Amino acid sequence: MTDTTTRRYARESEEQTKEQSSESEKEHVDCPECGGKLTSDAEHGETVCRECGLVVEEDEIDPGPEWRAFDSREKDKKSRVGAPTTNMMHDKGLSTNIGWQDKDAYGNALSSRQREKMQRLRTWNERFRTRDSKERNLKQALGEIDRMASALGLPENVRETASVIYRRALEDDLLPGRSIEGVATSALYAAARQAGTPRSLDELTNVSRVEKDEIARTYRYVVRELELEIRPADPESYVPRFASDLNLSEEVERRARKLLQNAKEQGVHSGKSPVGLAAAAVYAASLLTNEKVTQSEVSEVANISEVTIRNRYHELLEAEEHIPDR
DNA sequence: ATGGTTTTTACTGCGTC
DNA sequence: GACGCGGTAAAAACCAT
Repeated sequence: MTDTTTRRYARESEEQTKEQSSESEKEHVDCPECGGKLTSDAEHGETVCRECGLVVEEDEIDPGPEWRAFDSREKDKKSRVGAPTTNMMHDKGLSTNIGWQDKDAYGNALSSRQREKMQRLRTWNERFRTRDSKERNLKQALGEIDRMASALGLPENVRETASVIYRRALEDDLLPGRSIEGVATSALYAAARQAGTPRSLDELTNVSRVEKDEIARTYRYVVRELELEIRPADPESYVPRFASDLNLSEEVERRARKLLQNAKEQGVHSGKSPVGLAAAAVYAASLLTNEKVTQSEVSEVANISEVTIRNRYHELLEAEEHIPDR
C-alpha cells in the first residue's frame, strides 16, 4: 500500500508553488470589507483582497512598458501602442470592420451609389475575414470556450490561455479526426488547471456538448502532443470553492488548508484524488471549528462519495496526530 | 487485455434528536 | 422514525503496462 504503483495522481514534483511566503505587495492598505491584505495585480488591472476576494479597484492604468523597449529582452512585452490584441477573438481583434452606418467620416449620408459600393465591400471583407477553414474553425471554438468558461465562472485569463492552447492545437494539425467541441473543451480544462483554478472533468462535461470520455481522451492527446506541463491539481485549490459553496467561514478554509499541507508533508496523499482530499479537508475542518456541515452536503458540492470523504478525512486527522507539531 | 489501485454503490448497525 | 455517521464487501472506474 505504498506509493509504488499509485501514479494516478502523481505527486507534485517538489514544491509547486511556494508563493505563499514570498508575497511582495506594494500596497499596504487594508480591505474595507474584512480588513485583510490587499494585493494589486497590474496584469489584470485589479486590486483584490486576498481574504475575501473583494475587488477594490478595477481598470487601473497598466504601468507597463509603453515606448521604451529598446532592449531585445523586452521583445515579449508588447508596447501598449494601438488597440490591445486578444487571443479571444479568432483574428486577435485585428481585422477590419466596416461600419454599418452608411455615413462617411464626417457623418454625412452616403449617396446610393456609394452605399452599394460599401455593401459590396462589407461582403468581401467578411469573406476574407473568415476565409479558410481554420479561421472558421477558430471562430466557433473560441465561441464555445467563452460560453463554457462563463458557465463555469472561470476568469478571463483562463479563457485566454484556453484560446492559446486551442490555437496551438490547430496549428499543429491536431484537429483532424477530433471534434472542435472536444478539443475546445480540453483546452479549457487544461487552461483551468494550469491557472490553478481547476474544474473537474464532471463539471466540464456538464457544460460541454461532448461526452466525458471524449473529453478525457482528447485532453490526454492534446497535452501529450503539445507537451503542456500540467501537474496534478493541488487539493488546496478546490478548498475555497467548496468552502464558499457551503457558506463556511474563512477560519474553516484556513484550517482545511493546514490539514492538507500537513498531509502533504507526510506524503499521505499520493495517488488519491485531489478533489476527495479537498472535500475531506473541508469536512474535517468544519468539525474542528464547530461549524458543522454534513458529509452528504460536502459530497454534494464536491461530487465525491461520502465514503471517500470518510476515508480521506480519517487519514487527514491521523496525519495531524503523527506530527502534532506546528 | 491485464493487474493493481482507488472510488462508488449498496447495505447494515448504532446513537441521537 | 429520520438523520448523521461509520464500516464493509463487492462492483466499477481508472491508469500503466
